[in-house]
Amino acid sequence: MSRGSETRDRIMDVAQDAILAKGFDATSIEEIVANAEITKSGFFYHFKDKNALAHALIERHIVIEDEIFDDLEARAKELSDDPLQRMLIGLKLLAELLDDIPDGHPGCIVATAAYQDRLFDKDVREANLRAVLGWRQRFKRQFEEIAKLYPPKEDVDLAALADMVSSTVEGGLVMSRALNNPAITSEQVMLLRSYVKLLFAPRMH
Amino acid sequence: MSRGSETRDRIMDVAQDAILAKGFDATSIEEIVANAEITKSGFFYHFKDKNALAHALIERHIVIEDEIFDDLEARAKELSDDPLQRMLIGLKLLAELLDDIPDGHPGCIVATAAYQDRLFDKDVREANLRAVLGWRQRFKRQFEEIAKLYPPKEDVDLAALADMVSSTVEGGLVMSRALNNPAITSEQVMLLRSYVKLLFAPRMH
DNA sequence: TGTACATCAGTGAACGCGCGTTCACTGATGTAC
DNA sequence: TGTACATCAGTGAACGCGCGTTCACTGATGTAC
Repeated sequence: MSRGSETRDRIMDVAQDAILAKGFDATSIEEIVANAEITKSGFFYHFKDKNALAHALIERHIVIEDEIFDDLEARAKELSDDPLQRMLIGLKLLAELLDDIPDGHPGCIVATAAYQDRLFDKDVREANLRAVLGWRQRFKRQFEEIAKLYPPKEDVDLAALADMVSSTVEGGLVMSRALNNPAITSEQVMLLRSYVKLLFAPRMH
Repeated sequence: MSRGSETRDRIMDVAQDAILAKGFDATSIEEIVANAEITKSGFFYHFKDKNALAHALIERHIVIEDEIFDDLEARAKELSDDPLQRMLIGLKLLAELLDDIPDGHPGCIVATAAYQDRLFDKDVREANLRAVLGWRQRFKRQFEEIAKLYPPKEDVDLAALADMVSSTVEGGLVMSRALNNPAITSEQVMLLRSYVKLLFAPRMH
């Protein structure tokens, strides 16, 4: 990695921390460059303007999340051939992952962008939409595989169920921040897991 | 209602709209007073500073939400004596209520405050915590009544389940904003309802 | 009922500070011939 | 291998604008005697 892209990453790390704690507008370039230890003009060498920073943060978030979920799926695949079992394992692994972050998960940049969308240009809003639609697609595919083998006990829309995964994490993050309790998010993921189990798992007589 | 508190309410309405769309810091007092049709100094007659506005918005939100949920509980109580049925009716009514808002629910001020907490003083953060703890208490009481009659099929913590109601709405609001689709939140509430049903309702053989 | 004073609900002008952005410049590294 | 030029990754100073907040003031309404 070149010297330049190291600096760029450092700017983004520092910016993301501040944005998740205070919001986008309240995070000044001045404070970002102070923490990233460069000058203001250095910031503008890497980003055309402040909106470009938001855009870059969301694009990076998409890549990182995809890697995380790919990894969880791969690990679940090693442990079971059954799509329902894989989903239940994947959700457990996700809960563990959320619990293993010291000081708790800092929050989701997509949620921040969603709640501040009038601040951003079309590019940023589209990137945010793509992020959420990507997650929907991923989980919908998995639920379709499950539903083929295990007819759900309630009539549910599988796209809505796929959204429930993201929604549970996003809601959990809001709650964990409001309650100042990092454990909340994984708790909510485990409740989602319980629902998936009750919805698809065959009844034991 | 006196002339003064009408103006105060108008300031808060206008401010809340803007804050939910752009965040707290990006919403200037200048813009608030322009839309509320008073002068800047008029704003400072009603609110000591900008933080006091945030505090007032959260306190008002708590009162309004409590009224809404009291009303939903009362309507459900008229329709059934069974606590599980009442919860299922209540969640259905909540979904309908969310669907009936033209242009969709604008979002939750508690979520905004949670994601911008470094901006606010202790008063505001405490008010936000109280809001969320209030919801937990309300729903926990209802789930305890249900669990007394219907043993849950999975081992769940009833406080976490109570949080799931708020978490589902908060997550749904984030998703509906990101997807620009107002229907998402009620969909998620209906999935929560499906979970509650599977978790508590006795099996039909 | 009249008068004096207090409170309510604001107005208007001014303040200083910090913000995002621009611009001319620079030293170090990379590339072509 | 040496030289010329280009690109990379920044620096430093300056800009004008908008922000939150303060302050002295004011007209309308309410209250005490």
